[in-house]
Amino acid sequence: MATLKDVAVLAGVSVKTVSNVVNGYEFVKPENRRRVEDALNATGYRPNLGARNLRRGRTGFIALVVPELSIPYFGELAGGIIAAAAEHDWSVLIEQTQGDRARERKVITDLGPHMVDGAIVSPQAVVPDDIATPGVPVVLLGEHPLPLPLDHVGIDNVTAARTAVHHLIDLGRTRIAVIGQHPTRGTATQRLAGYRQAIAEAGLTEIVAPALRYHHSDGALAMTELLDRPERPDAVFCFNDMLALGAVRVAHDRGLRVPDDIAIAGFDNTEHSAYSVPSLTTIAPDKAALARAAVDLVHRRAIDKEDFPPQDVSIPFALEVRESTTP
Amino acid sequence: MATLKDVAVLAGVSVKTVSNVVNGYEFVKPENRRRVEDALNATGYRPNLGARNLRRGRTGFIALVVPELSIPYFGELAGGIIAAAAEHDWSVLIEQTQGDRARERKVITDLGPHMVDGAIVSPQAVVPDDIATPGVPVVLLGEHPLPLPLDHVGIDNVTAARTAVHHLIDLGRTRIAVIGQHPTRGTATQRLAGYRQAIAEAGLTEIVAPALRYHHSDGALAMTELLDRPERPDAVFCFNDMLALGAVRVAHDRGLRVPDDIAIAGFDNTEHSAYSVPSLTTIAPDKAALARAAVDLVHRRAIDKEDFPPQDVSIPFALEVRESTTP
DNA sequence: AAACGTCTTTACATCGTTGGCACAACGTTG
DNA sequence: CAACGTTGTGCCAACGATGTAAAGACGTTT
Repeated sequence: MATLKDVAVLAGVSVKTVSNVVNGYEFVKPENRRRVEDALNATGYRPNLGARNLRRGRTGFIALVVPELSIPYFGELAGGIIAAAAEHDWSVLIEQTQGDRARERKVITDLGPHMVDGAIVSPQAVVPDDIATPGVPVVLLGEHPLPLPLDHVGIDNVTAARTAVHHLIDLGRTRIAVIGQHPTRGTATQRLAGYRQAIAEAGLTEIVAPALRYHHSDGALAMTELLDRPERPDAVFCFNDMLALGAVRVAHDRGLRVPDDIAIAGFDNTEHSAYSVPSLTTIAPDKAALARAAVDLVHRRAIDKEDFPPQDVSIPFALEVRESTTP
Repeated sequence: MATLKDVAVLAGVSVKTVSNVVNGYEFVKPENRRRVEDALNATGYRPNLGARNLRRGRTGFIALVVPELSIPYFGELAGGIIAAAAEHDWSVLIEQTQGDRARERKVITDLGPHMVDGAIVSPQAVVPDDIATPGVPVVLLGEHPLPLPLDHVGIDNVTAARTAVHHLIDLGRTRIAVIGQHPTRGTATQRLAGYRQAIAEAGLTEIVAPALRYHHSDGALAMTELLDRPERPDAVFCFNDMLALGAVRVAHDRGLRVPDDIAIAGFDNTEHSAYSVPSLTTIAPDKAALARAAVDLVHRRAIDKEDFPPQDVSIPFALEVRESTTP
């Protein structure tokens, strides 16, 4: 692979002149510029990014830390982040934590300032101590362990959950259950709070089912348990779409009609939710805006070296009403 | 951020000795080792990977190039690759091409040998010329532009498609359509070939519908068009699960029962297919094996510097029979 | 023609790390 | 006690790029 030196020898100029051409420096004699460009083409020169970044003090990478890429929400999110990062000439390095606190912590620590210019983290179980001094700008997504002086981008989970549950209440449902309670996930806590507010406001009683991970099978399990209770719920709000679709599936297997016998709503508006049978009512965060906001924040801190107090950016969301709650 | 030099000063030894400790060199006086380790802890030293890799000639990254991470199949695949790469101390850099040939080409060219140690590419539209001399080991997934001397890992798409279609034939269906024909996607070509073989073997007539991208909406569109034809199909084989679920949705909207009126099968066995209503019969490639095989091949070439003729690794698959084809 | 200012190019140091090698320290051996 | 092998350590160069600053080229002004 050709280096600057090779090109310089071929063009008969110094290494620095080649570097100047490559970097678009203005004052290069046209004659030399041409010869250098010819040599660049002839050798097929590509800058060694490692060396360049070593010198420049930036790496050209940002890290995206998510629990699991196989969860469609995170796949869609990652896609948006990669696209937004590309506009800043950043490549995205993705790490998976499986929602495990130890791994979240390790990844964040190892990120050191040498590997990436910044990081976007979708935390599930980290506690403030874990992210104490990351060394590079870190933006948190979705959840925000409160006492932490880090930027945060997300939707208002409490309000979103309340909105969804109010929608179910407006349908006239009275036994409204929730699926997704979780001991450590921050978003779960917030969504549960929103659910509780709405239920309290309507004077109903809470029906809470936990979920360990947030896959279909967890939703199915929780739904089975709910339907086995003496007082069957007539509506269920799930903390993500996969839980909801797992629940729909179980309702269907039990011979219950959705939404007539039981209305079901999800969260995230993943692509499947619009095409499932029945299609799924869900909270739709503006994922593109989320990705852009997160990348921009990292960029301002990491590259523009701006210094400003920790931001808390709230991204708009919408309630997408579909068949699973429309009798 | 602490460097080797800082640690060396603190420990009162030379930079090289610290380097030796960090790299587990055997012959270091216990006394010095202890002091260095203390200094390492005190400073919270992290190696500068850029510098290390510049020196060592490897980067610690591999690239994964996929069309879109928001497609669940690629999300699941990426998850597997990241996990497999982690076992070789590799981080994974993901680039999206949107299935666009120019971008596939650009990404592969820019990968240069400086940014990544190797690449795993899931091509959609590249032609052999584009990947002529990648400079780093490249493993192709799924599709293999034939005259190319590159490693390839994938399932036997022709046989898989034939298997799926035979399954539909065994159900007694006679008007079996296919959704997903595409002018440039290699896997589409192969799956279509498998479909054609099966149809020919059974003496039936081909019913072919194209798809531009492979999202739900494309499946829905194609299905609508198929159902508008005078002779309605009684079975449809789709080139991925999203197409199939889009098709299921349209069938449902038309008041057709799946599978009684029309059987539908997909491809990829993404997590949703097991929980949709009806659950989806699909071809299930062993994704974990696929990821492992691809990463191992890159590793053998990039790190072990093995030299061997281009491999063509065939990964097993299974036909997952579910409700959408079980009356 | 000397002095000056503007362009243009180059030599050199540097980023943080590791390989190669020389040398120092040490205990063994003849 | 000289020669030796084994350990342990440090110096230097190098990876490929870029910032600095100084030197060279050239035309213009006095």
